[in-house]
Amino acid sequence: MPELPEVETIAKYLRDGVRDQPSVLGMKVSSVDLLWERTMAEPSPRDFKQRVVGQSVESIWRRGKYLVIGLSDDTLLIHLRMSGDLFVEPTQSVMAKHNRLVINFENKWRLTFNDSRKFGRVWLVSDPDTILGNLGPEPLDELFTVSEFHKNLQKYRRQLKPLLMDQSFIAGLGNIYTDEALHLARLHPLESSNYLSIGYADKLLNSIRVVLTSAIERNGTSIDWIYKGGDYQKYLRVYGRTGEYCRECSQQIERIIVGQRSTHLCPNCQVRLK
DNA sequence: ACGAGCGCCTGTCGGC
DNA sequence: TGCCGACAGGCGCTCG
Repeated sequence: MPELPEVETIAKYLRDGVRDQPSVLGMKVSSVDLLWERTMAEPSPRDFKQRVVGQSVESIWRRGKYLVIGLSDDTLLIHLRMSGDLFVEPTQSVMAKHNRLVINFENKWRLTFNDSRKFGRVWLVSDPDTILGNLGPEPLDELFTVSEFHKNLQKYRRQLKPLLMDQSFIAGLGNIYTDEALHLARLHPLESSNYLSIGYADKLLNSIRVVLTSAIERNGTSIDWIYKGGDYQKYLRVYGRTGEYCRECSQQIERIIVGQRSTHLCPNCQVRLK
């Protein structure tokens, strides 16, 4: 499911609370229930339980698609992969189907990790860099410049779509927002990265930023039954719009497969450079 | 170096 | 109604 805007929204929700739900900042872990062992990437389930109990939540932020929860001594990293979601709820509420990890706090609230497809992973580490260290730059980081982006594009001869989805190249883009950014930049998903001039690199980075920022403002995209809360799906340019008409030129949106992933584009707006 | 294929999982949807 | 294949916001691993 979630890409950068959805994870950002969830981080905000955990940090600030919403409606009747409090922020989890300051909450102290009293116990944990690991209901699907493979959800715990590191350490072992036994060590995890031993270490996490008694620690308090001190900070919450996002890096790429990872949720980064700073505890008293360790860092809890959560990656939601395709179907993961997080909920703050009273400890006595009914357990939903597909809950994989439940973190109970002393004050009768709990943080629940729900993940029907079981792809999501959780780490408890003393040094988050061991997991986050391979991530590429944050697209919304103002210190990340066009010239650096252009230089990185020149380093490879790779199709733009898989390259942008490579988390070590740039962090946070997934299938939806890559298609959206490429359409806004009027670049073909199969274009070779080293063909991009500085001008096109500028256009592409700006498009990535516009798409991500707009999606964050809309609290992300809600398509299936999975992630709920955002409404950026109303503004999608190409993703999931196969056969519908391009909002720019009225051509029909096409769907091709790139890197085993559905890829949506307007054949009129997004032409190969050459 | 780069792309294709596959595995990991469960759920939904459309076609017959 | 039931069955079956296609498909799904991700990523790590092989194999050429």
